[in-house]
Amino acid sequence: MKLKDAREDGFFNNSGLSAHMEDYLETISMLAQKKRVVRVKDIAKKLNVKMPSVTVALQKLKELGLISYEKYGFVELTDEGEKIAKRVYSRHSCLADFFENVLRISKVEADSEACKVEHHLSPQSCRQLKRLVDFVNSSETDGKWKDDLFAKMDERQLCELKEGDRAVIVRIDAQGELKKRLLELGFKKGEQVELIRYAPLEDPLQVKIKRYNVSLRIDEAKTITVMPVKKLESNANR
Amino acid sequence: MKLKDAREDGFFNNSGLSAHMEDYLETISMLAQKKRVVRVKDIAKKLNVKMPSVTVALQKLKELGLISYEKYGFVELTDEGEKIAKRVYSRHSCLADFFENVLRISKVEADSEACKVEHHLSPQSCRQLKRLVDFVNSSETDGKWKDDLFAKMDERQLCELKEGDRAVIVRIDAQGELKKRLLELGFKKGEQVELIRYAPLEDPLQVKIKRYNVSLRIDEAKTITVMPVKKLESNANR
DNA sequence: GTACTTTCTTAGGATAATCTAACATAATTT
DNA sequence: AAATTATGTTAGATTATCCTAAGAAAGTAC
Ligand SMILES: [Mn+2]
Ligand SMILES: [Mn+2]
Ligand SMILES: [Mn+2]
Ligand SMILES: [Mn+2]
Repeated sequence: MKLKDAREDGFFNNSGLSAHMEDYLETISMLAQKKRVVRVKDIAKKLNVKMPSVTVALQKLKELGLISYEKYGFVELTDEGEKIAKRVYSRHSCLADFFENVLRISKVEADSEACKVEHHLSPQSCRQLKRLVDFVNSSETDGKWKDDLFAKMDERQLCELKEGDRAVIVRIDAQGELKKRLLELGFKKGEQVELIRYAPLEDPLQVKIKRYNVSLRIDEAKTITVMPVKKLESNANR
Repeated sequence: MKLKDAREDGFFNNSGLSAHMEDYLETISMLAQKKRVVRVKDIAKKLNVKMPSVTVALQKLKELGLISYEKYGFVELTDEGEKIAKRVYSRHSCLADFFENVLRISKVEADSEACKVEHHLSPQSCRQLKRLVDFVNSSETDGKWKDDLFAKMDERQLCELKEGDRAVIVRIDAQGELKKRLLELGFKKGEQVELIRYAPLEDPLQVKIKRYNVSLRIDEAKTITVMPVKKLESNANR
């Protein structure tokens, strides 16, 4: 099946390529920017596959006229290949920006999520996502709403923390008996907690509050909303 | 490879299932809510595949203990299967909500995008997405920013319109010669335009302005920002 | 310029997902 | 109850992607 057919049949992505092929192109493009030459080995490493898989993929991409490449030679994108790679990468950046600066998850995770989703987003969604990110990033529309948004986005349930994370309690949604018990244990707005450890099946979890170690079930921890405290990097190695 | 292995190896989605298998489960769950019994034929229709593909998938899902099903019999989700289906559907709803009410694309497209992306989103991203949608939907944080956001999200470049769409000009970013020419043709802020037709390759496009038909290249149309006018449904059939 | 090391390809085999064609069962009609 | 229609299954093939093992080419060391 040729590129054009695939595109029309709607089996594949906007580029007419499968997600995997898009990733190969994207990777080649990125490596080409960093290194003098693009090697099979490097592509394999980046994409976490073995070299024979890369060879096969390269043969297919050459067949499609997206790269130029001879046996045992180096890899170069053709103009068409470069164009597609750039399109994929632009979707990637847009999504990564969104995950990092709007959804406010860590850069590393933002990047990984972006690279998974980038193959499944229509051009229209992508444009709209750009508009949203622009809106949030632009400071012309400043005002309290952005602080409100970030405050909201940075909130977590206690059970979303990772081991070692510290956070300040923002709100407790528990009712009745449970609320009373949590208060007795010292959980209240403004108090700092540290997540010590999850049990093997993630339940229960151990948290430190006011120097005491307390064990909570996930359902209980879910009722506690916290605001993580950024770890001081400078303190990390003492 | 068993479910648990797959999950640990990180090959598949949170559920440990492939995107396709998740869609089968999701579909079965939805059909079960609407119909008395779930039929191979209906699953096939919904997922746009042939019946033998469904049969094979069902055999696999049964093997995994996610559905109960006998040859020529009806399909029912097991508890475990239902749990996964619900998780997939919850991701779907969250995403659809986001695409529709934050990115502001049509309900149909929002749904289709959601069903593509739902398989590739980590639980964390999903939670954050929910927070964002909540923030935008909640009216407690009212104020002008939301109007600003929607105004921004509803803007389009002239060349993003579909044939037949009408819109009001918001802004023209063209410079120099082009700007002069566009002004001469009657393009200015507040004026209404209608997109008549795209040429076969989408370029050029024909727009109507002040009763004249004008032909613009895509690059030119890109400089014109417009706000689409909702078509009056009641007028549609005269 | 031979020997060793690294890089790359080929060959052969696996898995997942799909299809068409042919056959089997179930449901409905006559 | 036989014939017809609708629904479902099996068999066999195809495509995409990946892997391991083995061998070939290129690069480096001495
Ligand atoms: Mn990717
Ligand atoms: Mn990417
Ligand atoms: Mn889906
Ligand atoms: Mn879905």
